[in-house]
Amino acid sequence: MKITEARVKATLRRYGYKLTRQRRSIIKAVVSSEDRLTPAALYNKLHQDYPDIGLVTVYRTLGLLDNLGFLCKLHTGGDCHACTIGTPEPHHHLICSGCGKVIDFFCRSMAELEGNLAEETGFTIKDHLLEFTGYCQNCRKDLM
Amino acid sequence: MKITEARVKATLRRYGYKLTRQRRSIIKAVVSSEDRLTPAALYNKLHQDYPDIGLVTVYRTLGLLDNLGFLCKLHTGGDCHACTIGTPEPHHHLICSGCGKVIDFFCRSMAELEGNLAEETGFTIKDHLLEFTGYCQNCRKDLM
DNA sequence: TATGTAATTGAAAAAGATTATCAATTACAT
DNA sequence: ATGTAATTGATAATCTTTTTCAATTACATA
Repeated sequence: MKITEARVKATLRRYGYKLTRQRRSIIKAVVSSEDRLTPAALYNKLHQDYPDIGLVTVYRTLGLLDNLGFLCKLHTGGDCHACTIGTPEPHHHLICSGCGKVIDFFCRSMAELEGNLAEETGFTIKDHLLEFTGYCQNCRKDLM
Repeated sequence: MKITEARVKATLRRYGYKLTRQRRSIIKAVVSSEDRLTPAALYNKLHQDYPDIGLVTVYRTLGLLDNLGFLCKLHTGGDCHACTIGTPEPHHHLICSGCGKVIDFFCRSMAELEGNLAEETGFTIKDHLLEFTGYCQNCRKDLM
């Protein structure tokens, strides 16, 4: 159920957005990257291959992808507004502090916990955020 | 096990930090507030009673409290760097999107989930972040 | 209680991140 | 091929956060 370049492009087209060269390059970079990407990091990466791309366009396109539900914002770690491509289905993140790799996972018991919490506190719970951080196998090796 | 003004002050003294008027007012405000506080919000709040306090001092003192382990950063919602007073013990947050109230809770099964995840992925997990958002009883009433 | 000193403060400037403005360009329906 | 509305990049504007530095202040010591 991985999100593909084609799927993102099709969605843009369906909503009447134009497929500019800049948007295509940003979509390609976001979809194919395993790492968390801040707007600035994405801009630097793209600027090598597409020297005429503007930082503003990166911000605008990320905003657009976010509105369409294609982005997952990450919060843990230094960069609070980094993001990766992501499905709209509820899921959680495992993030490597070394290389920035992000692994999605799903945990069935969250729903149960949410139910208990709502009952105990009287809250109506709308959303949640769960992120684990640590070091992947590769980066752990590098640390030794 | 709530953190008190006296405890924070004692810790500052123990580490050789001076107890200035500004620091005391910031500590008082942070400890006594139930809400999430951004640096700017805290500054505005304090500025009424202590007109000569500077925004920079608010930033500096919050940084100090953070280093000493007295702050919990919140990530969910618009303001990504809001904080509350918090214990160093691992715990999670339940945040009201209406009034900003923050409830701490602890969930034993997180350790178990962390273990499973580490085993499945080969990660060495160092930390995690769990936040639920929704509406408390009062704010839910207001929405109707 | 007075005094010396190093930590702390506030103002101003600098540095970063993000958003708004607007003329020039471009995708795409026709 | 063409017209038009969306999109873009450069620039400026806005916010947030950090640095710098002279003036002030807490507090240990006499």
